[in-house]
Amino acid sequence: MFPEFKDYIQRQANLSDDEIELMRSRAVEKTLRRKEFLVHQGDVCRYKIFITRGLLRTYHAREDGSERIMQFSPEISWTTDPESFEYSTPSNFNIAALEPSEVVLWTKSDLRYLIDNIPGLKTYFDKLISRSGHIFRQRIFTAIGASAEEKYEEFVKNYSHILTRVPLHMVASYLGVTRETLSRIRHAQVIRK
Amino acid sequence: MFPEFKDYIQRQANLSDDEIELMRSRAVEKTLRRKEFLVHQGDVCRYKIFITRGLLRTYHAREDGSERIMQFSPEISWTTDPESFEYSTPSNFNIAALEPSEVVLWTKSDLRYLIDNIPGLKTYFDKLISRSGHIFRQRIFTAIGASAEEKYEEFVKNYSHILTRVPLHMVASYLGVTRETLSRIRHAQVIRK
DNA sequence: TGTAAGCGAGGACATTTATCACCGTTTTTA
DNA sequence: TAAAAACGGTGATAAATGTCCTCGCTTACA
Repeated sequence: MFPEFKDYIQRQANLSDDEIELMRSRAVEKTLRRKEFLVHQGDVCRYKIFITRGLLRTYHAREDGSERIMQFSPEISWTTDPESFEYSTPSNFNIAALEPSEVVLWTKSDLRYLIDNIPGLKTYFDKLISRSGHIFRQRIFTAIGASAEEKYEEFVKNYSHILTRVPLHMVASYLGVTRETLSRIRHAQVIRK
Repeated sequence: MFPEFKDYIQRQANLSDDEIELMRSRAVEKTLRRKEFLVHQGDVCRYKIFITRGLLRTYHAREDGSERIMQFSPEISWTTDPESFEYSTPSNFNIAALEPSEVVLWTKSDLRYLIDNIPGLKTYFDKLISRSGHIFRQRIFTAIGASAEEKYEEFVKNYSHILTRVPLHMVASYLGVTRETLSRIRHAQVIRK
């Protein structure tokens, strides 16, 4: 698990061997079974999570059983609940594995220490945050102005690698439509073709 | 205009007089008439904008005349199109004044210089970005899972100070519903009360 | 200061999307 | 490996929301 992270971070940030070793010394590796939770709604999310293998999702479950999926996190990406992680408040979200997964974890205090002592890591996270801001804005733009079909096409365009790995009702929950609507959109597209 | 900014930034970041003076030396002040544009769709957004007085909005206009409002920016807040500003690419958005406004502007290179030379400013922007990320996530959460009425109530809760200053059809464009729907929601609430 | 534009409301109707119920198939898991 | 759960689809119907229109009233501005 850490080796995969090391390969990735060496390509993305210019870290010395010592710096990588420092990151390793604070990292915790964890294997997740399918459907296993890393964070439960109501818990504090104590880790920043790097996924080295598998696929996670971050979602809110309502009383009535319906879900809102905020994020899919495949291998070679990060996730956490930023508010819960930063302020140690109960999270509104579950983070759970959709596939058998492997992750690397850092606590808030360890991550703070690493960022404060590894300038290249700070630069790397700054870039990452900038990119994720862009993704947020695009998603808002689509969510407030696009039809269900346009939202789906946007998803296909941006996340074709995820589309093939998750059930359609979860794609629907991510888009904010019902699974029936999504099913009909797909049907209509097949017919039109 | 700069004096208002100075008051604000001194309270938010611990900047020395020299640092403030450095910011001033790179700042451009600008007065905007109602309806005046600071950025047009298709232009590059060359400035990071601090509003000292008035109210701006950032929005995308479609061919058919409909609009999607991404953000309202009242006095004592920042705005820009982050992608256009960072990468000097054409913006998808207009930024225009809804009220007579006063703003302070910095170009990308000047802002980079200031952030690189004023540590407290970097810290301040990090906090700002963290907060705006939280707002983005909340907005996505509402957009994908709430009814039109819930979206409106959320807006009232978070932005009551803006609600009173913008026409309702713009609130509707921000929420991603039609002005008629918003009008009916408000009517229904009056009746229920 | 008068004229045009903007604004908020609301009626009639169309469209989109959600809800509910059910089915056959595949996948999971005990 | 058999039972249970998950999955994708679809029809009938309901609800939410959008579209198009008209109408007073207010506001902006030339």
